[in-house]
Amino acid sequence: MTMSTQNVKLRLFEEFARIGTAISSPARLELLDLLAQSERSVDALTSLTGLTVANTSQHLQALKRAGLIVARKQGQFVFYRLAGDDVVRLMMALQAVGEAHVAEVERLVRNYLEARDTLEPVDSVELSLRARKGMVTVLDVRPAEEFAAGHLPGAVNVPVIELAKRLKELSKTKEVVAYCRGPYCLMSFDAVELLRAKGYKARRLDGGMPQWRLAGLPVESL
Amino acid sequence: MTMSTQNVKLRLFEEFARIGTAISSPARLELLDLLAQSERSVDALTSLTGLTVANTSQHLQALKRAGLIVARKQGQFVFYRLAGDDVVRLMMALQAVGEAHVAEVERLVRNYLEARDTLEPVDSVELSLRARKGMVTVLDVRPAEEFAAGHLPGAVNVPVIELAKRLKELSKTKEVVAYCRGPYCLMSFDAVELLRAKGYKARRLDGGMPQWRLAGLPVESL
DNA sequence: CGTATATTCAAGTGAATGCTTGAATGATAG
DNA sequence: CTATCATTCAAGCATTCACTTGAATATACG
Repeated sequence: MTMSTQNVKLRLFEEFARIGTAISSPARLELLDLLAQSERSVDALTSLTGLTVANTSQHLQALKRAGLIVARKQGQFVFYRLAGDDVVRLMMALQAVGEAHVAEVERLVRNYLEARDTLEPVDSVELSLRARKGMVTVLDVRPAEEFAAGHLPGAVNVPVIELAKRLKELSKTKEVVAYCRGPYCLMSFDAVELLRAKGYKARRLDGGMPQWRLAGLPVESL
Repeated sequence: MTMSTQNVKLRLFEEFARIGTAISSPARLELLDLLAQSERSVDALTSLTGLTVANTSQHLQALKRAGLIVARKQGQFVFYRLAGDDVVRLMMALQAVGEAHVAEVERLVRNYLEARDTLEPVDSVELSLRARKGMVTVLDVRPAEEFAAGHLPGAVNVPVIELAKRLKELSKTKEVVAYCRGPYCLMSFDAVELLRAKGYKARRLDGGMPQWRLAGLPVESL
């Protein structure tokens, strides 16, 4: 009995380590980050990450083997998505540890993110309430295809690359709350910076799509 | 700006991946699991895990480099401990994903753990209340040294190996709640099984020391 | 049926990892 | 000072991993 107890323990650690291995590669973390927003095909992920097709496919299979993502085949495409909310929680726990303890991350975050956002970001629940009352413009600055796959209710989509040209679509009187992929996605920082420079009242949403979903708030898609 | 944005993102993923690498080895996960209970010396960890000294030391250094644990030198000993509560949260998130998605873990857990505990385990908060009123005997079945390093307030320490011989120390009228290292530590299962066979009213605590600490409940040490 | 597209498979290469062994540091006790 | 114990360092070996390249499946479309 004690021997089998020992064995079980060892095998449990081996199983957990398998998941650890899955999140031990920057490429796979980027894939998970993209999948945290919406289901995506191998092809889409390939172009978003810049990896080769074969490499992307192999990483995805590694993630699937670890139980972090699941695949769905539709026609000639294979769509991958996160296996569940606990995967998002795992990634957030990973990021929390990174932020708290790894000096390098702390430096990067401070220099590039926090220094660029002087105003407090808006939190999911608060935004949800104010958006429903029409008090703010919710601005999704991700590319159109990501917007189409799922976005905050009532959000306006102006990809950050087109923002400068399409400023007139936004009201100058209502506050604009911009969001993108998540806390480490920089597009919303760029957007808020630009909007403020042009005289808009703009803030960032704390977090992004994955956090919004995790808070149990509704998501619209086209 | 876009180029630097891209760079930052890549480096952030690299940093997070470094933490993933740290939790990608069964040996290191076992070390973390042990450290989640109390600070421990390299020597203590060596004998608890059965690894060689040099190997243990190297794994510990890997964990330190990743920011998951910190070292404190006292005399000729080096004591390691978890860097913070978020590390416990990371491990719990890892285990949650494992339980939810990895078929193998599910099988192991079902066969060896759940099947062995027919009664619901007691939850931390509930136990804390009932223990303060003297309604239950709190039984710590870990080895004496681990008990000494920190245990639940008022707990009685009877290591599981000695339990059969020391049954008379326990009251048959009060309910006994046994606990050990954590949800994947099997000692408390063994203890409850034995106690019930001998006619005691016995249950397990849901979780173990790490979960107790994380709930913000008090810990006693000698 | 044949061609194009999406994905996966298979083999090969350079780098990183896990563990071992034996020696080197550092601190304590006699 | 010397002996001893805890820990770390360094070198070496087998294994695993990330990525590439080129070919194989599989599905859709004309």
